Formats: sequence, C-alpha cells, structure tokens
Amino acid sequence: MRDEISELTTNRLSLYVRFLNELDEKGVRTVSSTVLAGRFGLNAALIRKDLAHFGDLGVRGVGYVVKDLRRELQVILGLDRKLAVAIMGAGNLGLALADYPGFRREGFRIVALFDTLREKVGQESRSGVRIYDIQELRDVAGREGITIAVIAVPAASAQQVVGTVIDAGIKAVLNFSPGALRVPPDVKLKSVDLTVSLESLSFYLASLESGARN
Amino acid sequence: MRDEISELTTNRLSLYVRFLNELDEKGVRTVSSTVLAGRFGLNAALIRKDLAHFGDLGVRGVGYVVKDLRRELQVILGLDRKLAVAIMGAGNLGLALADYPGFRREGFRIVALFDTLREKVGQESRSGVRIYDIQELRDVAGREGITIAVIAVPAASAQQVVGTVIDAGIKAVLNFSPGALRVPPDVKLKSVDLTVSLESLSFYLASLESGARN
DNA sequence: TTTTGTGAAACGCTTCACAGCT
DNA sequence: AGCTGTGAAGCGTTTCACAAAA
Repeated sequence: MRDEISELTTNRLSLYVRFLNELDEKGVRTVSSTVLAGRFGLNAALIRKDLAHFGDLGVRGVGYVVKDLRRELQVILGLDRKLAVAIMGAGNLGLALADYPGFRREGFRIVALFDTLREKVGQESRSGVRIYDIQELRDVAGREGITIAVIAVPAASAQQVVGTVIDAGIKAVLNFSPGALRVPPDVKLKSVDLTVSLESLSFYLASLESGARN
Repeated sequence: MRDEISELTTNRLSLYVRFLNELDEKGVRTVSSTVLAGRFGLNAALIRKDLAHFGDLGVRGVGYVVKDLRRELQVILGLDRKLAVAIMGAGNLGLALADYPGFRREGFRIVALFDTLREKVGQESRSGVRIYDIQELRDVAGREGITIAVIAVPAASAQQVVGTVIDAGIKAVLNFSPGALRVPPDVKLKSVDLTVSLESLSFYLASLESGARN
C-alpha cells in the first residue's frame, strides 16, 4: 500500500485540481511546478513532492500534462464518482450549505437534509433538496448511497447527531458545530470551527495594538 | 515586543477560553494542564507551552486559576472589546452567517450585510441585520467601527470585494470563497475553503477503497 | 536547456523529562 | 506531593540543491 499522505498535502491537491480545470478550459497543454507554485504562493519543490507521492506524473524538461494530471488527481481525490452528501440540520447554515453551488460544481450531490422539527420535514431548500426526519437517515442513506454527512446542528445536539450518522454506516463527517466531537477511529472527522476562525482574526487585531506599544 | 505566536497556538487558545467559560459557570476554581489536555486530546506540555508564551499564568503545585486565566486569554484574543463585523454578500451563506448564534455568543457584533442587488439592499436578515449597498461600506464601517469583514460572495467577485474591503480600511478578513485572494501584507486573511474540506473527506473514502485492495 | 524527482538540510511544532516553586 | 515552566529530543513538513531525463 502507498505510504501515508498528509492532510496538508491532500488539501493542496484540491487546489491544484481546481487550477488545472481552469487551465484545461483555456486550452493550456502543460504546466510546470514553478507556475503552480507562483499561483498559490508555494515552493515549487513542495508541489513536485506532493505529486511525486503518486508516481512519476511529470515529464522532465516539459512539466506536467494538464489533462493527464487533472484526471490523475481527480481519481486520487475520488472526484470521479460524484459522492452523495447528507446535511444534518435544516437551520440557516444547513440550508445555505445545501444550496452552496461550489459543492455541486466540484462534483458532489447534496441529496438530503435532515432535521427533527415536524414543520420542516417534507419541505425543500430553495434549490430543491428535500428535508427528511432524522429518523429516516438510515433508510435514505442506504437508498441514495450517502457516504458523507455534514453536521450543521446546534452544539448541544451535535454529538448525538454524529452518533446517528455513524449508526447509519457513514464514515466521513464534516462538522461545523463548535467543540470536540468523538468518533470511532474508522470514521474520518473534519471540523470547521467558525468561531475559532473569527477569534484568530480578533487576536491579530489585538496584537496589532499591543505590538504597536513597544 | 512579544515573540511570534503561531496560528496553531491561537486556534487552541480559542478552545481553551470556551472550556474555561464552562468551568467558570460551574464554579470550578482551578484547572491543571492535564485536565485541559484530556478535554481536547492534547499533550499537557503543549498546553503549558501555549500559555507560557504570555507570562507565568499558572501556579506550581496548583494549576491555573480559572477566572484569571479566562480573563487573561480574553484580553490576549481581543475578546474583551466586542468587535464589529461586516458580512459581504447577502446570499444564502452570507445570511446564514449573519444570523449564526455562535458569533454573538463569543462576543462579536454582526453589524451589517453588504450586497450589490437592488432588491436586497434595505432588507434585513431574519435576526435583523440590515443589508446595505456595497458602495456604502466605507461610511458604515466608519460609523460602526467595523474591523472585520467576512467574504461570502461568489468566487468571481471575491477579489474585487476584498479590494473594496481594504479600501475601507479593514485589516482582518475571513474568506469563504474558493481560490486564493491577494491582500497586502498588513491585512490578515483567513480562508475557509468549504470545497477543499469536502474533498479531503472524498480522498479519505477513495483511499479506503484503493487501500483495501492491497 | 529545461524541468522533474529526491536526498539532505533547515525549520517548526510537539513531546519528553525534569528542575523549580508552592 | 503536585503541577508549572522549559531545555532537549523527536518528528513531520518545507526548502535547498543537484543529478537525471527529455
């Protein structure tokens, strides 16, 4: 088996794919690690290392063939199969994520929203994603082949909802609720903590001021 | 001036503050690095190092005094001043972020939304955040003391909107649009790339399968 | 000549282990 | 006795620098 790829690397691979899509649309044939590096403010050697994990994808003296590299990375990232995604929580955030055009554009299918509120169940998001009762998760997940769940419920119920998700056999979770969720080792959890992000900016502003004093 | 604090450290400080708030509400007086470490699945020495950047905040043999540490970290993170935040883009995501309860709870004031669409300008989000024309940013920012902008506009207009934000004198930007934004060195940009997050889960699922083959 | 792929060096973050307070 | 603060070791990531290939 291929050796372990770090999350830092896979995050960058996503960026490379997006740029390669652009280049391909423009009809660009090949691209060098230097050009990629310039685009993202990274070191060219880092990009070559990222790509070299997956074999000799480049051609010495030429660079990388855009179409080939793009295809290769799509397969590596699993973007060749249109994964089905469920969104847990049909509040403001859940509804916004369900209709977020970026997800569809990159090849994900948002197939369902789940909530507990009776008046929401049966409704649809603006773009037509249906809201189900959270009890139905297992059934809908099986029927639609859902493999990724997004957690967009209040912090207080997040851990319980994750439990339901795991019981439904889903192995990949993107969490937007604050605070640490516990998941078994075979489940991949990725958390986006909106408050932590804002507070990191707050820290920057605060240190501007205290830094200016000395 | 104090030496440079890494972003990894400041992100953890946010988590510590949240937990200290909980402890304080429960009337807990002191807390050790071991307890903090257990809560977040971190090493106790790491927590002591994080805190030691800011002076001798603990008491040997005792731990950290909850109230004092909480106050100290709030000042360090600039959470003692209720920063005013503008949200650029009154689409699904912008409106959801404007009403996101976590921001208010941690002491931020979402004071305005900005958009270019005539029919949106003058309206309000559900929780009553007013939508202004983006032309008005400079005025409103001055009046309300806005120091942080959140970018929730489509990728195509993101770079231009960031330009407007910078022209209005705002020095801290939280970006939700995909793709790299260029900002001058005195502006702090933090990006949350929703697609990259989902694709990192997709990669995990893809490697489960290819890993299972060997 | 150009540009990749890659050991070796450099760097940064985390963990270890223990001296030093209370 | 208990727990912090911290130098040193360990580890993972990035950058350097160059041999190898087209």
